[in-house]
Amino acid sequence: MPANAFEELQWRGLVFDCIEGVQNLLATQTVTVYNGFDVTADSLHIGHLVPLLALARLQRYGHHPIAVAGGGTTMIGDPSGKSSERPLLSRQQIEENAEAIKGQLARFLDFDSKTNPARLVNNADWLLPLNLIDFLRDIGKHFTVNYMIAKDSVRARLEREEGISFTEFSYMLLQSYDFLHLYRTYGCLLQTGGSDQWGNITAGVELIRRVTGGTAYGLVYPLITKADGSKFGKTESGAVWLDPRRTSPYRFYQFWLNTDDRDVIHYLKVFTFLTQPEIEELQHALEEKPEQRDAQRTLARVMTGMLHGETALARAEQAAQVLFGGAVEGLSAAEIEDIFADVPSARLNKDQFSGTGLNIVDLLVGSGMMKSRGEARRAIGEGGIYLNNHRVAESERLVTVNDLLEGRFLILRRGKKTYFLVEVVG
RNA sequence: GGGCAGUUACCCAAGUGGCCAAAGGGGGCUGACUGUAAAUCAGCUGGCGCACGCCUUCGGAGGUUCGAAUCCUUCACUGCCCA
Repeated sequence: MPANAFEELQWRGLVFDCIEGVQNLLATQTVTVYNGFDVTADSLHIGHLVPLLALARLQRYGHHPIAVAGGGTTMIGDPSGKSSERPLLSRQQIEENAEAIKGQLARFLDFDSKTNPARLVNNADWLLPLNLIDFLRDIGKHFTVNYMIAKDSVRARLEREEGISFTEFSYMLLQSYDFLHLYRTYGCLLQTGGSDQWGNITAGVELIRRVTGGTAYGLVYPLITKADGSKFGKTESGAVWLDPRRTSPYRFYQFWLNTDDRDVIHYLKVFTFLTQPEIEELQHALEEKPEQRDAQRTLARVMTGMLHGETALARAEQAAQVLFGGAVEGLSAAEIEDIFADVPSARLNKDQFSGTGLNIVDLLVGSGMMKSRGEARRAIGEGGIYLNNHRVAESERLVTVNDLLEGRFLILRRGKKTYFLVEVVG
C-alpha cells in the first residue's frame, strides 16, 4: 500500500492536476476533503464513480470526506463541459433527485468510522436561503467579470452561437461559495472533482483566500477516456447508471466485461480497490492470454459485486455463461426466469400463437423489442435476429406454440448481445 | 426598439420551385473475421405495404402554385451589430 493518499491516487492515474502543495498536504496531515455531485438525474452513473471512489480512497487514508449533493447548484446548472445551455429542472425534481443520489453516495462511504466518519450534505441547505443583495455584496464583489470570462467553461460558451445565460455564468460563484461555506463550517481544505471542475475549484480557492486569507486546495481527476475515442460510460441504450432500475446488474456486468483490452488495466486502477500487485498480475494475464479476458472478468465481477451485491453478481455471471454459451434449449422454466430476470421482457397472450401462429415481424414489434415493422424486417434481412438462438432466415417465419420453450417462453435476440424475453401467458 | 443572419432527419451539415425521404460526414445498428475484444471490410439507418407504390417530415401557423424544404405573410426561438 502506498505511503499516503496522494501516492495512492497518483499510481492509479487519478491526479490530472492539483494546486501546489496538495501532495504535501495529503502526506503530512489528515484533511477534510469534499466533492460535489450534480443532481441532474435521480441516479448517478459510472462516470461519477471516479470522484466518489476517490473520496472513499481518501477516507481509507484517514482523511475526512464530505460528499455534497448539489441540490442548490443544480438549480442553476453548471456550464462546465457543456456546449449548450441546459433547461432548468423543477425544484421538486431536484429535491427528489437529491434524495435519491444521497442514498447512492452514502453506499460508498463509511459513516461509522470512529476517527474519520464521512459526511453527506446538500448544498441546497445553505444556498437556497441566500439573499441576492447580500450575495452580490459579500461574494460577487470578490470576482471580476474579467476573471470569470477567462474560465474555459465560460469562454467556450462565449465563442459559441448560443452563448451563455447569466444564470449559468453565475454558477462558479455558487460553487465557490460552497467551498467557502465548507471551509468555514468543517475546516474543509481540499475540493476534488473531474478535470472540467478545475475552473470552479480554483475560483473557490481564490474566494477563500480573499475572504478569509486562508489557503485551500484543489485536485482534479482525469476524464475517463476510451482507446477507440468514443465517450466513456455510454452504451447503445444510453448511460450506465448505478440504479438497477435504470441499468440492470446484468447490463452493468456486461458493460465492464466488454471493456477494450487497451482500457481495462486503467479501469481496474480507477474503479476498483485492487492493489498494485493484483492489477499487475492481471496485466500479465492480459498480455499472455488476452482471449481469456481475465482482467475484464475481474473488473466486471468486482464492480458488479461492489454495487449490486453477491447475489446479483452470481446471477449476472450465470446469465452471461448461459446466454453466450448458447445452450438455451435445455433450460428449465425456473432457470429461464432467473437468467432473464434482468433482461428486457414482455408478456403476450397465448392465443396469438395458436393455429398457424404469429408472424415473426409482428412478434418483434408486438413485444416492444422493435419500434417498427420496417426496422424488424430490416434486421431479419441483415441476419441479425435470432429466435431461441437460431437465426431467423425470412421475415415470413411464423412462430407457433411449438416454438415455446417450456411451453411459455420465447427468447429473442438482436445481434450478438441483445436479448429479449417473451413470456406467453393465458 | 432597429438592422442583419439563421432554425433541415440522433448530431453536424448540403439543398434556394418539380429529378428530395432529402447529398456528405459523424454516430448508431447488422453481418463477416474474432476473444461477447480491437482493427478491417460490407450492408442498413422516417413510417406503412415492401416491388416500381403510398403516407408523414425540413422551427409553428397561414398563403401563392398543377407542384414548396425551397417563394410570400406572420409568429416563435437563436446569434451578431446598432440604440
